[in-house]
Amino acid sequence: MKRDFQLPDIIRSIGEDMKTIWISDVLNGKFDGQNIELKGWVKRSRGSNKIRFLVLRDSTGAIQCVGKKDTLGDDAFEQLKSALIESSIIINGMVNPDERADGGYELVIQSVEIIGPVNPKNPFPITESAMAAADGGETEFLLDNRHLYLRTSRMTTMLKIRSSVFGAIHSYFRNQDFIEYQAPNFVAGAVEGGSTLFEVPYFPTEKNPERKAYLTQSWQLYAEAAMPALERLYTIAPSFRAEKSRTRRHLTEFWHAEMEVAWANNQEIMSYGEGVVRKIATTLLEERSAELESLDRDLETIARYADSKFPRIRYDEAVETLQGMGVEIEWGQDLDYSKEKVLTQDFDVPHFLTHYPKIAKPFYHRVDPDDENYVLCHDLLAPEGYGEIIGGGERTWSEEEILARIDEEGTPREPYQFYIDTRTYGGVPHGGFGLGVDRVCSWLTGADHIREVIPFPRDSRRITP
RNA sequence: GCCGAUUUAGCUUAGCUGGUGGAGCGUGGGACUGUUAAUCCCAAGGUCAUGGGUUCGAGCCCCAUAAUCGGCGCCA
Repeated sequence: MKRDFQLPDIIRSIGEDMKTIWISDVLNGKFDGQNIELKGWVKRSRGSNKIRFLVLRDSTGAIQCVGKKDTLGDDAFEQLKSALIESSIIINGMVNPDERADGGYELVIQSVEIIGPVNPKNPFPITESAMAAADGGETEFLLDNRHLYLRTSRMTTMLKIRSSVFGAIHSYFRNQDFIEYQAPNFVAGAVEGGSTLFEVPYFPTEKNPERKAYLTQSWQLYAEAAMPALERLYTIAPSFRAEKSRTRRHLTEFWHAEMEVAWANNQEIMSYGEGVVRKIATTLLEERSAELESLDRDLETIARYADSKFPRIRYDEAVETLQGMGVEIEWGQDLDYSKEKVLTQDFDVPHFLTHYPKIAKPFYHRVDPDDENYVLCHDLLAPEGYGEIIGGGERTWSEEEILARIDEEGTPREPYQFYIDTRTYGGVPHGGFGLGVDRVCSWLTGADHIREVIPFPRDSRRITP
C-alpha cells in the first residue's frame, strides 16, 4: 500500500532555522576553504586587543575560531570579546586548515551573533579549577551544578557512551526476536523478600485510608506473567531501591535491563548474559573508541571483554578459593562486596558465580533438583573491582514448589497471587536476569563512581538538581 | 542502620604555638599581532557552615546542630 506523507507546515518552517553543519564534520575536512555558519557555545576565549581566539563547541566537537580587529572592525571585535564562556553564538567564517590550531582546523571569523549572552556579573560557574579539583571524578560543587556540568567534555563523553550501551542492549535482544515489554512502575508489593521499597501515597479509600503504592524494584514478576504470552521478552527501565547505600556502585534510581525466557535453563540464561555484555563491549569499540580513549580507557582491555568467554564457577569453589586465600567466610553466607573484590582481583574477564546456597536467596530462585541445598542462579562479577553487574537464574516454576518456597520463607501469599497464577495455568521452566546498566557503564568507562555515568544521579542524600 | 572525614571569596585552596585572613582561576579595567587552561600589571570580591562555650583575644581549642563527602551492610 502506497502511503503519502507530508510534513505539516509548522514542521517544514522550522527547517529553515535548523542547524546544518556540525563541528566534527568541519574537523573531518568536509568544508575546507568554504564559508560556513557554525552554531554553538563558547568553550574558551583568549587573545589580545588585535586578535581573538574563541573555541566554539557543539555536541560533536570543538574548533578554534579566529577574529582579527582590523578585518572585523571595532564593534564586531568588541562583541566577540564580550562572548563569555558558555554564551551561545552563531559564527560565520571560512574554514582554514592550520597546524597552529588544536585539532588542525580553525574558522576565520567574518561575523558573530550572540544568541544567548552570559552576564559578566554571573559568569558560568564551572571553572578550570573546579574541573581540576574533581580530577576526572566529581565534587560536591559539580554535583550541585550537575545541570551545567553536563556540558563539559567529560560528561558529554559519558552520555554518548551511555547511549551506545542502551542501543547495544536493545539491538542484542531485538536481533534475537525478543519482545520489548513494559511493566508498571507503581506496584503493590516487594520483589525482594522484605527489602527496602519507596512508598508513595496512592489515592486513599474509605476502606483503606492508608493506601500506598510502591516504586518497583524490578520488572521481573510482571515479566513472568507475560512469559507464557511472549516467551522471549526484555526491557530497559528504571528500578528503585530505598537502600541507604553510600557506595560507588549504588543509586536509589538505576536503569535495569531485564530479560525473561520461557523453556530456558540456568546455563542458557547465562549465555544470554554473556552475549549481551560482550555485545555492549563490541558496540563501544565500534561506536565510541575515541570517547573511551579520551577517558584513558585501554581499548585492548575492552576488546578482551568483547572477545572472551566468561568462566562459570560454582559458589562452593569460590568459597574454597576465598578460604584458601585466608578470607573468613562460612558456607551459606552470601558473598558481599568485600569478598567479591578479593575474588575478582585476579580476574581479567567477567566470571559467573552459580549455585548459591538456597538459604542465601529469595523464593523465586529454583531449587537445584540434583541437590536441594542449592538454587539454580547466577551472578556475573565484573573485573577491576567493579563487582556484580548481573543477577539471575531459573525461576521456581511449578505451583507446588512456589507455594512451598513462599510458605517456607514466611512470605504472605496474597500479594503474589498473580505470580502464583502464572504457575497454576500452564507453568513452564523459565528464567531470566537483571543487568545494572549504570554499573556496566561505570565498569566499561573505568569511572570512579556510578554517579559519573548518569546525568542526574539519585542517592539516599541527593535528589537535586 | 553503622564507621570515618570535610565545611575559609562564585570556584580551587594556604593559613605557623590562639595575637588584625594570603594566593590561583573566574569577573572588571589596562598592556600585548597567532594564542593553546595565553601571558603581564591593577582592582573589586570574606559574618572563616550555624549556634553556644573557653580565653584579655578564636579561622585555629571544646560542645551541639546542619549540609556534604568517603566507606560498610543490602543489592544491579
